[in-house]
Amino acid sequence: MLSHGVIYAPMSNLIKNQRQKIDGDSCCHTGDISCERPSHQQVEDFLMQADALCSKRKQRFTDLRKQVLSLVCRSEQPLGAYALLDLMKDSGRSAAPPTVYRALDFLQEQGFVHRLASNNTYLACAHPQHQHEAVFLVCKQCGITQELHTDGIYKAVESRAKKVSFKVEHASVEVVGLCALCHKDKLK
Amino acid sequence: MLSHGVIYAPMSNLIKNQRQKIDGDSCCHTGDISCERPSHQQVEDFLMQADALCSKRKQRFTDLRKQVLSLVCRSEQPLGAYALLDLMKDSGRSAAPPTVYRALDFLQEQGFVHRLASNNTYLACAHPQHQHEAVFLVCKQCGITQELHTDGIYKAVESRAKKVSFKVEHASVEVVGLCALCHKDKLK
DNA sequence: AATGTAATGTTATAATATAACATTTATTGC
DNA sequence: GCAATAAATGTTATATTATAACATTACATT
Repeated sequence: MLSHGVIYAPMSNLIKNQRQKIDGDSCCHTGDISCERPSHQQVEDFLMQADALCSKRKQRFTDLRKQVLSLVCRSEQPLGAYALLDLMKDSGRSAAPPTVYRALDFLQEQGFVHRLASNNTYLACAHPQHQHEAVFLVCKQCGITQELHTDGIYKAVESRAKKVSFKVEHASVEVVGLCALCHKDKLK
Repeated sequence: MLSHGVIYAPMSNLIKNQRQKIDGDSCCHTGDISCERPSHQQVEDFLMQADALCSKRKQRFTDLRKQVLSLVCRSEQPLGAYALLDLMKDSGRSAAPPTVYRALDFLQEQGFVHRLASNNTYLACAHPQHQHEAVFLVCKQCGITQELHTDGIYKAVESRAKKVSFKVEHASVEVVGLCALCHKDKLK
């Protein structure tokens, strides 16, 4: 479980293909590619993309929303709402819970962040260009969470749901376990 | 989202094959069968099974645990912890939160109940004989939740996790949408 | 600039969950 | 059976996550 503490993690992972065409139909993540958090130098690109998407959608990408998204992007681990509030306080803009929850709601609606129900945290979407489902691998040790994209799993879920006439709205697949590094550490 | 209110729902659904051999290897739910909550007249069987499993495992199936499991079984919808507390109060045994959370923890460890992270509720396992993963179809309208068993989805998840050397401990698949009945109602 | 709408601020509180320690109940070894 | 031990439950307080309700500010349109 994530601590409530402040995290300004170094950005070690790379997001692939952050500069895709906006709202396009094609995507590099058609099956087996794992998408991770953006590196520090790519956060700006991410924010610019979000900005462009908002313009296109006639949505307002306000300072508050931008700041929240920026903090979520820059965190190596998914952040809880109150961790986010602490980070905001640190960066000079203190806010009350409703403020950050509203910003997170907006960012989720726009597909810029995901919420993990298994640990009540929020993380940047690995590719906000498309609205689509993902599988999250949550390391219970270090908190690092990978977002995988795999049509296969969702097709299987949908096909099973169809058999019982269930109309799927949102499918959440959250896998808790140990990431490669933490697992390796355990074996030492 | 489930209300905090008290629910003594009529038991309309049937669980198939509730009287299986205990801790056996075979199972009727090998692929396509959907498992629903037990009907009222089968709750007793369910409790007896749990009792037998606890004996076998040298675990104590205390009155408290039995009562909590009974309430969870008898509810048509998954119950929140505080709804459960209300039900306990109604049935004469009032308790504080830690009491019910501890009982729920135990019941989860034994595989008798599942927790749904998407709405913080608990529901009886459709077949406690085996420890295995499930897919939950949660109707956002009526709250009814179906537990499906499908090796395919989990194998897909595991295979994808393996590719990034992630060691899976628990995979939660929760699908929110509309059940067949509520969907039908909408169309009217 | 006046008006309406969307976003944010603010206060209070609801809903979910656990820590810490006291007491009771069961189990074990004698 | 009985003391010692362990397990379960009771109890109090509080932590954590999230939202309701209403006030204020910022923006957009005319």
